[in-house]
Amino acid sequence: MLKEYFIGITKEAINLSARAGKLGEMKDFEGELFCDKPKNPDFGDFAINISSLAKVARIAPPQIASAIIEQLPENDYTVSVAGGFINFKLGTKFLQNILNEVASKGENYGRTNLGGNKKVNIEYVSANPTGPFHIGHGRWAAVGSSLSDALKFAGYDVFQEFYINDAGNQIDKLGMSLELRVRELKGEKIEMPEDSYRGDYLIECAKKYIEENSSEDFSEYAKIEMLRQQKELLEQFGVHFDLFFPESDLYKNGEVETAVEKLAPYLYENEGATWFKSSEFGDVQDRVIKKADGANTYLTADIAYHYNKLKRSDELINIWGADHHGYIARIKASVEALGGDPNCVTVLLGQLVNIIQDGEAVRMGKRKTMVTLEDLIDEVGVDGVRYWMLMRSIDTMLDFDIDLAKSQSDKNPVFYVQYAYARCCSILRKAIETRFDTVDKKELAPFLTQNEFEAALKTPPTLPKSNDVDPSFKKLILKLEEFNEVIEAIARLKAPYLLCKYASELAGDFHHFYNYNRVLTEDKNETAMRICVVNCTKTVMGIVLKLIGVSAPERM
RNA sequence: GUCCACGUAGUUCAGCAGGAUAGAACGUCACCCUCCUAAGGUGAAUGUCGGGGGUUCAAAUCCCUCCGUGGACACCA
Repeated sequence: MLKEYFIGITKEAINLSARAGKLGEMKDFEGELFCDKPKNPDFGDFAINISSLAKVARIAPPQIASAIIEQLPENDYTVSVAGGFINFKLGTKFLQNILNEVASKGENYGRTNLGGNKKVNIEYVSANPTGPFHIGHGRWAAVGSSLSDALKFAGYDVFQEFYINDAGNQIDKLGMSLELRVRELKGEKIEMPEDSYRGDYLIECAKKYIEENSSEDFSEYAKIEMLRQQKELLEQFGVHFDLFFPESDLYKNGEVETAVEKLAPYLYENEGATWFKSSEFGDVQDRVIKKADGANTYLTADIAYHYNKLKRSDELINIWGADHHGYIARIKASVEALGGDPNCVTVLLGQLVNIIQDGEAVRMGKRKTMVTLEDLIDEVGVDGVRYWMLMRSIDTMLDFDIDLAKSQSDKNPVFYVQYAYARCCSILRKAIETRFDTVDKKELAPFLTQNEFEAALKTPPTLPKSNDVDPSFKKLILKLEEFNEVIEAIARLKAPYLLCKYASELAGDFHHFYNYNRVLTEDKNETAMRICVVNCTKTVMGIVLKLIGVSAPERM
């Protein structure tokens, strides 16, 4: 990465000048330097602020900066000092190297080994198999899926998992609800109780049950049917899990029992229930593991589940809704009590999704008719929903304006980035197409022959001198280079929304470039040079769109 | 009451491992297609970065406090 390069040579230069006694009282440099891209391009392409050295050196920042730049190695850049800033302006050699790298690495451009093959288990969605997904599940599906793909790209060994809560009493309720619907369809007059699942989807399920003349247990039948529908929708949404882990398996395999036994030193009885001393491990209070009626709580199986996951992973990531925030401490407590490292568990708490309808926020769950994820995808399309759900940091509440998504779907930000990709494709197509004279309709040779075209894609022709490079051209190339940083930042911050941010910036820089530089001209060398940049943009945008989980259309 | 997240332009948000004049999109206004897709670009207007303290050469960014919004505080899952 270029930032790292400039930090490296600057550190080296600091040490050289310090040893030469040019940096006042400073002897050895300790600490960190940060390299930024100045907002104002007149300053340069990269900048390092060395003001923090003034305290140790006890001389003014500009003086320090001037001493440092004398020790910088020769390369194709120019350096200037402004206050405490050392500004670097790149020559074309750097730009050329960037293009070479994108061209040679292709769809692997930006891939790193940062993760060192660390085994990361990422669990998300994990909805109850008691009904269709709602809009909120869509957010975790999009975020989890893109984060997984980005982490793979950053060199992690990622395993995506969906936990099926199929062992609690809500499954009994589901079965009871289905049974009532079946009896209703057979002509019986029934009343759906308060605590039953009253959504219409169970009527459909009941019809199927009757059609198939099934005699299966109602709970089992409904569960399998709901799960089948959920898996189908996830597939349609482009979300792929490596494993659907049923909670009931933990009981079948005796893993819940084993976990409880291992937890024994921290268990006690009170008022007929069994409690886990989670407060000893930082939780605000102790938690019930076995209720007075003898049944386990949801937590009990979840403890066993995390124990199971930890045995086969180096790190666990859970994506949960903000309403589960109180749950983190008890899970981490159990991990520690079972001898694991609670720091291996990262919980990403995502704020909930608000539905905006008729210009008003409707809190989820308070609606009379729930908007399902499936409905939303039908209305807006997979691309729109995935982009929209991923676009914002999970720390902020997401307002999903249904009317806006429906009525102004062409205003959807995903079009902006897809359009940039389509534009690239279009230019590349046109470069080798036969042309016709606009006046006399005579056939003209393509801008580039097939050979010239392929050569341009492989290696960029020599770029003009730095001063003659169009600013928008340079900015675009530097944005391509920035992709490396974006991948690194996503892995570090576990913030996949940065993909959307980058995609939109890259698209912006490309559209800007497009408006200032005619790509296809009679000047073959210039055409080849620009074709190369267009192709590199297409490559990088293609990678990003794939990670975001939306399509990369060649035409729009 | 305790815990978590958030509060930046009319609106939705970015920026927050402190740094050079606080950015984008949408909306408003004015421009740019004889030629590669105008689903695009350029320019203009709009800000007490919730209030108040503090740390620092430097604070939207870090700390404290107050206010506001959403969420969580089960022998539910």
